[in-house]
Formats: sequence, structure tokens, C-alpha cells
Amino acid sequence: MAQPFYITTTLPYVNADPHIGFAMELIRADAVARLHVLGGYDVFFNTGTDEHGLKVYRKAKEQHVDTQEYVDGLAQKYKDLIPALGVRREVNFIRTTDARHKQAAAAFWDKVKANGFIYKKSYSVKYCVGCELEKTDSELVEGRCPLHPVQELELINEENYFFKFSAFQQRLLDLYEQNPRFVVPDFRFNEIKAFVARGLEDFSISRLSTKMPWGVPVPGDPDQVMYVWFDALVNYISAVGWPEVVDSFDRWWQQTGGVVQYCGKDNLRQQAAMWQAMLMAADLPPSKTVVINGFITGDGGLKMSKSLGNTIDPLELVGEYGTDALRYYVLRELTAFEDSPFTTEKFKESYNANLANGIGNLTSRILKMATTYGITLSEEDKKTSYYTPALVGEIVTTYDLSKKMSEIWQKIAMLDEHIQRTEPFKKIKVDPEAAKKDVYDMLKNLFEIALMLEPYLPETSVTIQNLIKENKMPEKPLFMRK
RNA sequence: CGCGGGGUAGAGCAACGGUAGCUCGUCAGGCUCAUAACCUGAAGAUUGUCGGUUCGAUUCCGGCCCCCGCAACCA
Repeated sequence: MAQPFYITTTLPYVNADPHIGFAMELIRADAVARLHVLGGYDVFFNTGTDEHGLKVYRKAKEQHVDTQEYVDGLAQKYKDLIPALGVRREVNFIRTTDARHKQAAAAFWDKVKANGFIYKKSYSVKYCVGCELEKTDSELVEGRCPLHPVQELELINEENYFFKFSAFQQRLLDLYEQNPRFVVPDFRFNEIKAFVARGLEDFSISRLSTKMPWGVPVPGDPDQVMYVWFDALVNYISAVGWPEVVDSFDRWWQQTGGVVQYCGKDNLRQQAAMWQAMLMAADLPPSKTVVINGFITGDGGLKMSKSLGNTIDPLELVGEYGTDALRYYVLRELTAFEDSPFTTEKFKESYNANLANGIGNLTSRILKMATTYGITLSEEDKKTSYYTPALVGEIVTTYDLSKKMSEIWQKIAMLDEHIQRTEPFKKIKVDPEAAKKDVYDMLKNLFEIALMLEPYLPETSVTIQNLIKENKMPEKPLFMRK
């Protein structure tokens, strides 16, 4: 039986439509999943939606719709990303409002509680009367609400359950020590190590259900619901069957050595520290790797926001340029781990240069000669795979997909250059045999490029492979110039 | 001294102790198989700043300036 591999994205929070940052995460995780499939692994790929919590509850109220109805609508939009972004159809889509997940979250709570890592404590929240909202310290400016600076904040005491995060400092540091590639890239790893080394505070994991009913009920305490993070993180194990589907959990969590998690840099703490401590508290093994993406910013590195009007809708781009165009840009042009600015101008420029003029045009020129001169690839040269387990292993030591894409485009450039140098279209008139041999080699190389592209641009890869197999010119350009 | 990232040709990025590369854009030439695509060549950077180490620094060390995130729950 093939070796199992488990990869997941974070579950995006459904308080807004899908945005380009999550599209990037999903596409990258999909590329890694596809790489493993091609490398012969048995792959479980997980994504879904995080649907509980105050923000969702409020948003639904604002729009005067039933909360469940509201999250159903958004969950569907996230689900629609899967075909739009060319994500494997076999992907598992979990919703934190699924009954199975809620049961798992409750079981997880019980387990952690039984192990002595959950306790009740009075907790004071800061409340701005002006906003009629609770405020976190990070929202305050000099201890005051920036919107109502003249009003004093009220302190409201409430009892919440807390998770004994502080008990896991040493064990987390040991985990990091023993797994030198636990967090990728290394500068994020350093960041979380330093954070944990500085000392940890227990954090609240429940809310009063009178104030916020939209969550998983705390087992045995009808007055409280789980804080959204606590419930959402459990999805990584509930998705693979924890606790009751023992075989499945064993295969995907134990035999794989844990999950590979993709997330944004704002999720570093939650994924690389809090979640790992939660797993320890439930006597479960840790994740395998946490890969931290940078953010996509607007022009000039500005934060993307609706108010600035510089947001990018991934579905709009796909509608205009196609799925693989977006995949290409996200995988190749956006830096692997740093923040990357995204503008439609840059996108279009890169599309024209590398897809239309690059692989698209190359395919046309080679196939034109091949079809005209009647050259087809031998069965032997129509290999079916390029990726080996060893190669896949090498790629995931760094998760730098952009580098791998660049190598493919180097090969494309070399082929263009080779055509120019050997000029088979001239040679055909004086030395047809030699010209045909040249074109055969080109066809073979193009086929290999198609195979190399498979995890990244699956649609394009298959199209090129089929054109070569059927010895046909593309009916229309693979990527129309824009 | 809260934590972290960054300042390199017009733009976006790379390199990392040995005379600074790539992509886009610009200019000149070539080719005609191809999606006015492709190939070649050229112009364009005192690598934020000051100082140190060194035979030699963009690369190592220190000071300073500027940008951007995070600062306990927003991909």
C-alpha cells in the first residue's frame, strides 16, 4: 500500500467572501498535494471553513439572516473555489458546523479536561460603551478605544474556561528542538521559538452562551460555548476521523508522522504553538510541518483592504484569465514566504510574458512543425510521470515551489532558444532527416515540460500532453494574449 | 532597549567574502516555425547611510535613518 501523506490548509473564517490570500494558500497546498500524488503517495488533502464565533454571529445579525443560513451561503462560496482554482476534486471539505466535527470538538474538550488542562477562571473583559463592544488590548490606543477616546472602558468580569497553555512551554521547545524543520521558513521558526521561550499565558477557550450562542457547547456546562479557535483547530484531527474512526486516524495522523499545515503568517502562533500544545494536552502526536505563507499586499506593499479598494477577487481573475493563469502567478511570481504585492497590471504582464508568449507560444510553434512534418512521439518517449518520491522529498524540504517553477521556465526559454539556433523550419528544405530529428527532440522536451507542470498547472499539462499524443495543433492559443 | 521582515538598475525580485544576476519595461539588430510571438546585443545600480573587520564586502560586525507587519487570538 502506498505511503500516506496528509496536508491541510487552515480553515478560512467565513465572515467575508474568499480573498486572494486564501486562494494562494489553497493553490499552494494543492500543488504540494498533487506533487505527492505524482510521487506515488496516497494523499489526504483537507480544507474547509471555520464557521463559529462572534464575528460570524454578528455579521449574520447585521444582515438579518439566520446564522446557519449565513454560514451555509459563505461555505458554498468557499467550496466553489475548489473547481475554480483547479484544486483536486478529491479534496476533503470540512465545516466546523458539521455534526461530526462538533462531536469531535466536544470529545477533544473532554479529553483535555480529563487530563487536567482546562480550568475555570474569572476573567475581566474591557467593554467600550460607545461601541457597545468588547475590546482586546490590541484594539486599544493608550488604553482607550480609538473611536471613543473620552469614554472610560468598563471592566466586566465573567467566568470562562481557560487552557493551561503555560504548562507546555518546555514541551513545545523540545518539540522545536527535535524537529528542526517543524516550521518553514526558518525565520518564522525563530520567531515562534522566541515567542514560546519568553513564556506563555493561559488563554480563554470559552464564552458565555448568553452573549454568544454561536459555538460548540462546552460539554457539561450549558452556560458556555467553546471559543472559536479551540473548536476550529480540532478540525485537523476530526477531518481524519478522530476520535471514533480509529483506522483512518491511525493512517492519516500516526503513519504520516502528522499533518503538513499551510497557513498565513498571522496564524503562526495558533498553528505552531497553541494547536501543538492542545494536541499534547490530549495525548496526541504533533503536526509534522507548519508552512507559513506571507501575505499578499496591494500595490506598494500596502495592506489589502476593502476601504482602500485594493482587494483582488480571485474568481474575477480566473474568469478573465483562467484557472492556470492564477495558479501560475501564485506559485511562481509571489515570493514563497515573504509578503508579495499583487496588482492586476503585474498579473497581466506576467501572464503575457510567461504563459501567452512563453509556454503557450512554444507549444504552438513546436506542434506546428511536428504536425506539418508528421512527427509523433514514440510510445517509449511518452512517459507518464516525471516526479519520483525522491524528487518530491527534495521539493518539500524547502516548500519553495516558486524556485521549481522557475526551473521549468528556464527549460522553456532554452527550448525557444534551441529552435532559433537549429532553425528546423529552414533545415527542412535542405536536410529533412536532420530537421525531423531536431523537431522530434523538441517534441520530447515539450512533453517533459508538460509532465513537470502537472502539479502546478494541471489543466495546461494535460492539454499539452494530449495535443502531443494526438499530434494536433491547439485549436486556439493555450493562453490568449491579453 | 518588545518581536520579526525589508531597504540592490524605471518596476518587481535574486545572489551572499572575490570585479552585482534574473524578469518586465526601454533602445538597436536578427528570424519567420509560432499567439506582432521568438532569438541576439545594448543602455541602465557608487547594492539606504556612517564606521569597523579583511588582501578584498552587496555579502561579516557595530551605530544611525527609512518602510512594513505583529504585539495573544484576521488568510
